[in-house]
Amino acid sequence: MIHITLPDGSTKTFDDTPTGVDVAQSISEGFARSCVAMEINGQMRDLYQKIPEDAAVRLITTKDPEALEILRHSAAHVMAQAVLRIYKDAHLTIGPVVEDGFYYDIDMGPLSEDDFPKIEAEMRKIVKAKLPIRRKTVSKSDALAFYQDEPYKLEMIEDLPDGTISFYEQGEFTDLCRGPHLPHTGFVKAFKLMKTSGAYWRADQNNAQLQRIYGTAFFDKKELKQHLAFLEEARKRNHRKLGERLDLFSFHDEAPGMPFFHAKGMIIWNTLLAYWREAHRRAGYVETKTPIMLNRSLWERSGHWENYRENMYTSSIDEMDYAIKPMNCPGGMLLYASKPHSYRELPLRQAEIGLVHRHEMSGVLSGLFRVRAFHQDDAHIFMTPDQIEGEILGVLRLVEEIYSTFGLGFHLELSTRPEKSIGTDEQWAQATDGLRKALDAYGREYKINEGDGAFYGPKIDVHIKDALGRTWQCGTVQLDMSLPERFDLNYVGQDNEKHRPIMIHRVIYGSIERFFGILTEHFGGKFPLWLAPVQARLLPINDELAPYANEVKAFLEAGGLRVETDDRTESLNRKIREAQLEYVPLILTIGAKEKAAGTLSVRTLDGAVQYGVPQDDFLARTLAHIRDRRPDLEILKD
RNA sequence: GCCGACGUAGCUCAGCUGGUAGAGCAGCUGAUUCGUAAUCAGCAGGCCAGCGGUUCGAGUCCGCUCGUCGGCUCCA
Repeated sequence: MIHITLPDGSTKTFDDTPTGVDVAQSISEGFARSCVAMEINGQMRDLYQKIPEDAAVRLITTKDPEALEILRHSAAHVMAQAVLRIYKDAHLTIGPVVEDGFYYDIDMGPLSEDDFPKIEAEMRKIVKAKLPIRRKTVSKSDALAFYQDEPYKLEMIEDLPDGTISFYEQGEFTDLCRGPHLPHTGFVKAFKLMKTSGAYWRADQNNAQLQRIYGTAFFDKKELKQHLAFLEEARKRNHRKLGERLDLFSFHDEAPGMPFFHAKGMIIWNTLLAYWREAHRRAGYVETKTPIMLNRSLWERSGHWENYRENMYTSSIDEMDYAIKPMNCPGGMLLYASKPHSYRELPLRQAEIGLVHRHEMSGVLSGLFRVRAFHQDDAHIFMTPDQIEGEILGVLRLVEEIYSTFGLGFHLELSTRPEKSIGTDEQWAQATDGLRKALDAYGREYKINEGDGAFYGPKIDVHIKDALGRTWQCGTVQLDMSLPERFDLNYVGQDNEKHRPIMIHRVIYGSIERFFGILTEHFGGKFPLWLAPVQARLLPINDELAPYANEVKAFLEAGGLRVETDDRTESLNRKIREAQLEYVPLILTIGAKEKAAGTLSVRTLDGAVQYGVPQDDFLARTLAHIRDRRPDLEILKD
């Protein structure tokens, strides 16, 4: 007799060892059909596995979040099966589930997206056949024998611990896999192959290049459709497109990966920096600036010449080697070391909007997200060991203040000591402890990435979440135990002895270029009033009213608004349409009525119009919205 | 750097199996003076990314280079 306890506390009793299917069917046939897997005492299992003893069982239905991963894993198998049917000499490697779907890396000839329809058609056949997916376990030696012609699988099995190894079978297809999987292939109804790319076996460039095929899958077609609609929305918000349409920035073949910012883009840029400077001044930072090009000896001292040289632009002048800085820190170290420091000066918060160049590989460039020349909103904070916690906390509070201004949520991740690292155990313990204490004091939950820190110190990464729910790592706080040593930094303590300061690097926007791109997509090009390059556009209804419109413009400009007059001889409808498409937040039409009454009719981007708004009132409200740097576009609503 | 896709007017794109480049929008000129998302007409605009090859003939086919995009990789 086997007693099964269900999540609601009820128990079912079985004479024989039941499978998950039996348990599900004991509840109802309909329910059983929606089950895809089960959790036995917290362990994910296939529905068809036997339950040998009394256990707590939770049946996983298509509605459970865990089910999606299982589905996608099985979808990867269905795809692999289809590929093997079409490409007889293909060799499978690995096929995991990823955030939005799955992929499978396959050793085969080059593939293009034009090949997808026939693979998808084959997949549909497999789905339609509702092939049962069954687990079997074999010994390691049998597994090796089974895969004698599959070098990648052999390598994977070699790495597995001795003992039984599980395989999954569906029809003629068998794959090495931990599982769990769906009961049958019929669940994989809503899937789509998304893209292909090259990928290296074990992510190593020296290994064979494989074909990676990405796909996604959902339990029902509606969800798949929603997902595709989301991708479409993201595509529409693409900052490269918006940047061109809104005349913000451009790229040119003459300087790949190095953006040109246009007049309107620079207004946003300068506004972002003005805000940044204001917030940093309040937080007790000083601003500094160091050169872009520095002598080789500096980079040898910092270690970059040895470790980062392939990414640096170098030049030879007067028989001396120079490098354009890929990071600001070495310059910042020189600045600190340029005079003696007392403990009384610490913490010293030394900020710098630094222009850095990194020679990224040509294939990775991507709009403003991945460039070769960019500005970091860098800061180096020098402090005593007992200031670590307070300073980190200060950075986290500043991070929160700045991101929330843009309506961006965020979460934190702490990365600890990696295998390859410098410094003593004590130093790492002290440094990591400092970060952890600051995080705990800050009070938000954070994720820990063990062993993911830089070799020179632990770090906290800040991941922001944009309006589409996508996350981006922007801010980072890194404790550096290497550079103060290499540059022999010190301060004189209360004891009149020299001490080594603790130093952190931190950025909040990260790369200003990248942050600009993220904001463009976050707002979908509809920048909030305080950032909008043109805050208001005046549209005189006819040519006679143009002089008056320019008077109003002068009035609003004197108040501090960025205003344009569209006094072209064009129809009002056209002017409105164009202003809307340029995402000018406030579209002000001026007709005889407005002139007579000293009012404005105000159209906002949602298309709503408020007539008869007194000019003073309009100016006061927009200025208040700007002053508060509100991220919304509800400008004249309270 | 690697795999795949792509590169035609400022922008979006058409150009069939090779026969000497086309549209819409933007621009310019003129007319229209307009009340909340495109007024009308005319004109101009291209070394078809670059270089080389095949061919009587190349935007179309082939090779190389550059750039862009999606991935891989890297990220002191």
